[in-house]
Amino acid sequence: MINSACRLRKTPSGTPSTDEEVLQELALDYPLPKLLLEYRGMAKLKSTYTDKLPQMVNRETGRVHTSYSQAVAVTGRLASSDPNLQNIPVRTVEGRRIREAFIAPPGSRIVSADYSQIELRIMAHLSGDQGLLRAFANAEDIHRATAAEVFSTPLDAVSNEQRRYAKVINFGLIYGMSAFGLASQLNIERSAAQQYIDLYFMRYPGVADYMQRTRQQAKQQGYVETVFGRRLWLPEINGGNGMRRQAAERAAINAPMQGTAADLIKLAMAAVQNWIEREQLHTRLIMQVHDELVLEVPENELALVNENLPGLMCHVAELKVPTKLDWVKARIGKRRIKQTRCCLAWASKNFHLFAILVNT
DNA sequence: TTTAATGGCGCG
DNA sequence: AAAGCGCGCCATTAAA
Repeated sequence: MINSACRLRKTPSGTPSTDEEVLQELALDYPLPKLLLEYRGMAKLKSTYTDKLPQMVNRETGRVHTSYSQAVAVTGRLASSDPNLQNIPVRTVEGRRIREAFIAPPGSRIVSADYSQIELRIMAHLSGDQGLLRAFANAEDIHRATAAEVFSTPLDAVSNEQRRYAKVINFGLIYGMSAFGLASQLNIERSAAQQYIDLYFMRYPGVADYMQRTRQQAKQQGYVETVFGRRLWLPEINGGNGMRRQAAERAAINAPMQGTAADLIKLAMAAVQNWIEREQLHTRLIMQVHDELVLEVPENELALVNENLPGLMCHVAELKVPTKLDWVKARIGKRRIKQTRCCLAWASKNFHLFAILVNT
């Protein structure tokens, strides 16, 4: 079935890979891969969300309740399970229909607030790079600013493609991506990718220094730290297995940024909950999604929450850059909800409708 | 029936 | 040989 022309890549165990990237490529030449991708997408939504979530509605509360593990993720993040509510779909139109099933009870609204570009801000703080600090101090669109630097272009002359490139570079930096990774991500030559990386580090020398220092420190100490001092130990950073050592190096680059972000959101959770109790509000902090807090807010407390949440979340620590929220607002505003009980009683109906849609 | 490994994919 | 960090959960397959 999978002839040699279709075997674009192998999995670690040696079998032909059929992941999304491979299938997208094959879809250029054959009709089947596209269908398969569509099927997989729908099957994923159905099996993981529409079939499962309604089964997990608690009989007493009428809601789904997740569990958060505090000592699972090595970077200090929380991990959500049974069900995982930190991976509810949002990136596609079909997926967002799942998310729409999550609603507030009558008289309340869902409010969610997430930190804007938090890991890049932390990279600016940790590296102390002047260009990056200035961009954030000036509240610039950071990907646009990066594109302007890398492509030596005025800010307002940055093209969409240039911004897209810069965005991939920025994310790649956080994850310790190589020229090879950048090339495959942007579908360009590896030498071109290397040039972009070199150019980036010339424009942001503080970041280059920081990356270098971090690797070195990891090798000497055997661990890296967040801004608040939580450590990630890297036993394989000096090991003999090249592949694992390189993976450890990437983890060393990423952990201070992902981990500091995790520290900040935990401080924010405490700050927000303390404020709610101090003010004796009926607002509830109901979820955390890594850089985002989700609250259920009675309508008569909406103004107060919208007014105070940014300050509470953004002043848990003073970094070398300002922290900012992407947005704070009531979600699902238009939909008039006439329903008894709360949240997922109604939601399960939505899930059911969706399941039928998928089945047909 | 349960457990473990694998490939794949949802999110930040 | 792999090539981008951190998770949890699904279906499938094989083995206990």
